[in-house]
Amino acid sequence: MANIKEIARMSGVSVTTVSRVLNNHPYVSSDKRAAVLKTIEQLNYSRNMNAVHLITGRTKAIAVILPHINFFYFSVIMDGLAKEALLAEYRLILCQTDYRPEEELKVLDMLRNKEIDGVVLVSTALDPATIEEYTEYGPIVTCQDSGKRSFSSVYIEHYSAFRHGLQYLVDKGYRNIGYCEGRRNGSSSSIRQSAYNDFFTERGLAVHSEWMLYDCLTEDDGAAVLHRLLNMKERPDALIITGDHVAAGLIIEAGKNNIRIPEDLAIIGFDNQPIGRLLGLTTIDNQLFEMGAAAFRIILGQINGDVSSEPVYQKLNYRIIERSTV
Amino acid sequence: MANIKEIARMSGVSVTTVSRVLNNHPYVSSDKRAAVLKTIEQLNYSRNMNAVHLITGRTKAIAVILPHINFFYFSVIMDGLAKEALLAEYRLILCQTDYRPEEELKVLDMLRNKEIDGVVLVSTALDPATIEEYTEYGPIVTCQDSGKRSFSSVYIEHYSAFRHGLQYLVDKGYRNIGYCEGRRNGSSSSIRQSAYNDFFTERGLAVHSEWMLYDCLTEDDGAAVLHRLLNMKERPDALIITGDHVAAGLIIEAGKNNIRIPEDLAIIGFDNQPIGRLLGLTTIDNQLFEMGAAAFRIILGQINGDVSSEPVYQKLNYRIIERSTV
DNA sequence: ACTTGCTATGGAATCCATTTCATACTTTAC
DNA sequence: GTAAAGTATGAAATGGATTCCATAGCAAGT
Repeated sequence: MANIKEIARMSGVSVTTVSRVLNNHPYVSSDKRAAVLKTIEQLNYSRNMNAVHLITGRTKAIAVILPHINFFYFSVIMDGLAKEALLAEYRLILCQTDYRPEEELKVLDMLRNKEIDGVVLVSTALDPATIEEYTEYGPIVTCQDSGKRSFSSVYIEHYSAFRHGLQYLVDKGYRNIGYCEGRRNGSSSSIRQSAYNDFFTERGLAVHSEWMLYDCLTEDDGAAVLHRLLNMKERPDALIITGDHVAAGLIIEAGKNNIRIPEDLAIIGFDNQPIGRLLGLTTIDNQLFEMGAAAFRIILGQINGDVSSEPVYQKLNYRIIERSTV
Repeated sequence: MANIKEIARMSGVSVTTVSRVLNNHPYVSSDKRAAVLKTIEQLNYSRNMNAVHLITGRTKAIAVILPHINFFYFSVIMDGLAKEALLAEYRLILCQTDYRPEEELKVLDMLRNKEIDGVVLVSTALDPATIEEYTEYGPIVTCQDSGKRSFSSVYIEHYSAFRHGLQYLVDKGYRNIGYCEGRRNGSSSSIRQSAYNDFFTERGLAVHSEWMLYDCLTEDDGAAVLHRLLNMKERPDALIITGDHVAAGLIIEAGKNNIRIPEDLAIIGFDNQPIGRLLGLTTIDNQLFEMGAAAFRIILGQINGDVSSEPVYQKLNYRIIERSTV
């Protein structure tokens, strides 16, 4: 394969001039530029980007850490990231690490190794303190509220969003409210859990811990929730569910079992998924696409920031979409 | 930042020895190895992978071209790719290019530029002849049947699968069969279209071109299909739909409009999505996860193949999953 | 005693582009 | 008419590893 030296030799110019042509530097006479371009054409020359990465210390690549790509939540954030990356001509390295800390650390090490210019942690098993150890190597952005850290974050206030959801149900007259959650120990799971506890204790009401249903990750889990409810002696009359696809599973299963929504059971979901709209599901939209896009813009800003820029903490606004399941 | 030279100097050994330690080469005495490791620890040294990529000519990275990540079809294939990539310690560069040929070509150019070791085209706007021009630069795998080309492919036989679906409907007594398709001019769209045409003309039956419904990509499109049907003076009594989520939209909308499934309208879908299972949707599973995993294994085999290995054409088997919408 | 083979080590070449610095010519400005 | 600014070009340093080749000590085989 031809390299820049050979192009230079064959064009009768120096390698510097070839590099200038390659990089559209203005100080090249038009005849030399033409000669270089002709040689490049002839030899079908193409730059070795690894050499460029080495000398420039940049790769125009960003790693994205997430547990599973084929979850609505993650794939929409990824879509937001990817749209911006395409515009900025950046590469996204998808690191699907299944919440395995050792794999996530490997990705952060890529930052030390200069393989990438930044890392976006969409959802992670690592604690913020561990992540902070890597901020010296390059910009890091998380898509969850991590407080004021040495890395940036884009987030919606799950505590507040969740309480809004509960308040909405209370306003509509529901008093016995249950709660479906995905992972038990996720960073935002625990925030929502406190929101749930606080909401009821503040009002002097009992917290029904048997109505806090965990491990609701899939449509099937949603369907199973219905049967969990049917087996309870005291049932909630409303449910707040983190993930419209889980709510969809529940709604469809309810239909099969003659449980009327919302008369027998009101439901509010999260994420504003297409399947939810179809089912008339009331939901809290937490701007997933925008979250991905914002995460990319922040990290790009930090990469291009001349000064070692301060971390950014960007809050996004959720909104309740009223439909007919409450 | 420290480099290998400095580590060598401080450890009192040559750079070669440091490199050997870094790469677990056996011919290093244990005392020198210990000295090197100690210095690495002290200086918090980390390899610059760009230098490694330059000298080795490999990057352990593979680009994946697809139009949209947040489609069930693509995200499941991506999941399959990602699982294998994690095992092999390879990076996946997600190139969401929205079927834009110029962007797809940029990705193929990464192969020339030595930024990546291979390319997987999950779904592409490029024609096979164009792709073939890049096979000299590295291994390429497509996830669609491209015939015997100079690049590899993993595929299911859409023609055959589609005809099986039609046959299944005919066997169940349906005669007026319509067809919902996503993109009008996709490579597998046209294959299915011929399957549809051939199936009926072979039997001496008329092909109802008004029953060939295009641009059915989302749940909402599926819902819209119902109303398209209701406005027809002559309606199909069965529908074959490429994508269970589209079928789901249709089924849910049918429920709202008192159209009974399968009595008034039988439906068979594709992809075996969770939402389909929930709805009891009869579907054709085309092994998306396995397709992604297989694509990765093939490309990895070609990267590691000492000889410039022959392209692989791997066929996967679809299967009909009988549920209750037919 | 001599060849062969294994272990251990380092020097130097190699991968390939960018960028700083130095030089020199040509305009423009005052 | 001369200083300053802009244009054009190239030599050489730089980024940071891997690996080929050469050398040498030592053990085993014949």
